Amino acid sequence: MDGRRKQEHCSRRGTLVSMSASGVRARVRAEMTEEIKTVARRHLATDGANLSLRAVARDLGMASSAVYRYFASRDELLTALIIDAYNSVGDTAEQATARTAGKEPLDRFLALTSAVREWALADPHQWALIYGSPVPGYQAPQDTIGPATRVILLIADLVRGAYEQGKIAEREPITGRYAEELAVVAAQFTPGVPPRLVAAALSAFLHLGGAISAELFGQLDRSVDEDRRGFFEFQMRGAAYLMGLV
Amino acid sequence: MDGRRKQEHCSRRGTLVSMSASGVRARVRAEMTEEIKTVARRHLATDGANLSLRAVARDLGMASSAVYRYFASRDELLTALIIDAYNSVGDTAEQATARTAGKEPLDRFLALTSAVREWALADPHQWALIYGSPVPGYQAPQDTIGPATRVILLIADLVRGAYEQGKIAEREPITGRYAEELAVVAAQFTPGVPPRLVAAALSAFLHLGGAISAELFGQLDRSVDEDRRGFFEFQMRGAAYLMGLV
DNA sequence: TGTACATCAGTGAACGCGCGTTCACTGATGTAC
DNA sequence: TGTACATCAGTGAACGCGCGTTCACTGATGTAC
Repeated sequence: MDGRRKQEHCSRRGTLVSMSASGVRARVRAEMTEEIKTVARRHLATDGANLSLRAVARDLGMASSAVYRYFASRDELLTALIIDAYNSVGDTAEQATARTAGKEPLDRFLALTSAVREWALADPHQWALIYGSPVPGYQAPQDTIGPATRVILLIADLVRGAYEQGKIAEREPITGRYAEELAVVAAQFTPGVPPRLVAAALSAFLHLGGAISAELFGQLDRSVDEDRRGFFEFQMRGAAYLMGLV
Repeated sequence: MDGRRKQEHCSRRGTLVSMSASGVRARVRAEMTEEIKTVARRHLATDGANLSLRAVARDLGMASSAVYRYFASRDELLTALIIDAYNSVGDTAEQATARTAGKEPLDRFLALTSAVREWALADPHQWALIYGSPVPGYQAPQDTIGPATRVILLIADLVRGAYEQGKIAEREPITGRYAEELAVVAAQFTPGVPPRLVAAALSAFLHLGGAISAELFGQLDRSVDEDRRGFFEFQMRGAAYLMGLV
């Protein structure tokens, strides 16, 4: 096992002979970091959030203490996985909106939400890691906030574009303290968009999360088993309607 | 500690002297079972789903092996907690609809969803237990299915009542395989209700779940911090609108 | 180009801990006569 | 009412396991002269 591992290292280095020496070290280090995260992601499937550093190290054929050269603690590894997951779903959503540039806002919204759903279906445990129950004892550091907001910001952006093109149907304005709070947030991220629309966008995002979690966590079992895609789209059309996307 | 525990048992028995002997045993047993579950529920807060039998026993001042007189395994204790949680939120929702009998369906729906939200806020860990990510390695037995469906059935019932009184606004009918699947389910639980309405009711339920989980799991932090109740009601009004509740 | 030194990835043993579950047992309580 | 037996809650030790983290170490690789 150790042998296999070391061989891999050697051959990896062999192919990079032409790089500057320090460059190689940095690169091997980066690759090893990725590899640890990849194996750790695999372990999410069985262990959920009680991810075990030792189990990961075992799978990599290395001593558990070696992992500490790459991550200062289990929590730091978890944080890396969480940030990666947010960015992965963020990228996916971003690509879906990029692919549908120029199309009708409703179609773009459906493409975005459907892409997020498929991302979640492809890797339920990464979804659970970021949108499921919080890991007991784990405190998310500041660095997770940015990546965590990518999807909702994409939705807000899409809606802002539609609004600026006059493609949003009239809806009753909202009042109340939550409207004010959302107006403050909107001023920062999507200036010019009325609170009503921001509220509906956030609502759509939460509905999206609820629909996907329900599907993944088994709440649809024995009621919608065949055409979950269709039911999901139905739901997202409803959310889109409430935003005024036509 | 053991002393304290035994004293409790004795005094408990003392007060029940008049009961038939076997009745006392059964009752003490039931009380102890409740007590174990109560302490276990408290532990959900810190340990989440990796609930520890030994920790529970420690808190009760008894040997960890003693818990096995009441639950055959950790999983069985978990199952009991899950069923209790489903029934607790089911009772809460039921009371809310009972309290609003005779009022407008929309108001009853808002009362029901708001009651569920408040239940979740009062005990986030019970919510996470039943609607959060599944416990790794835990397979929910059949007995959880019934209690798990109570809230959605209440919503469906409410909607059926409104429909039969002609208080549901017209909405476009739906087609597709998911509509057929839902028609089958509806035939069993809410006969006579059109699939469109069943779909909207289920959608509303998933939106409800998404909205509550988001609030509990920190997704609203730094955007809606003061008036979460107002924002929640806004969302549920949207869901009600899509059902045709007026 | 060759050599001395610094860096750093990885090792393996250890610490101290907690876990679920089993098992032979004790002793109090309940039951049958 | 009193006694012999059965029931059963609870004990405490043990099994076998896994965990996160630390630490002194080895030996290969990179750096500076």
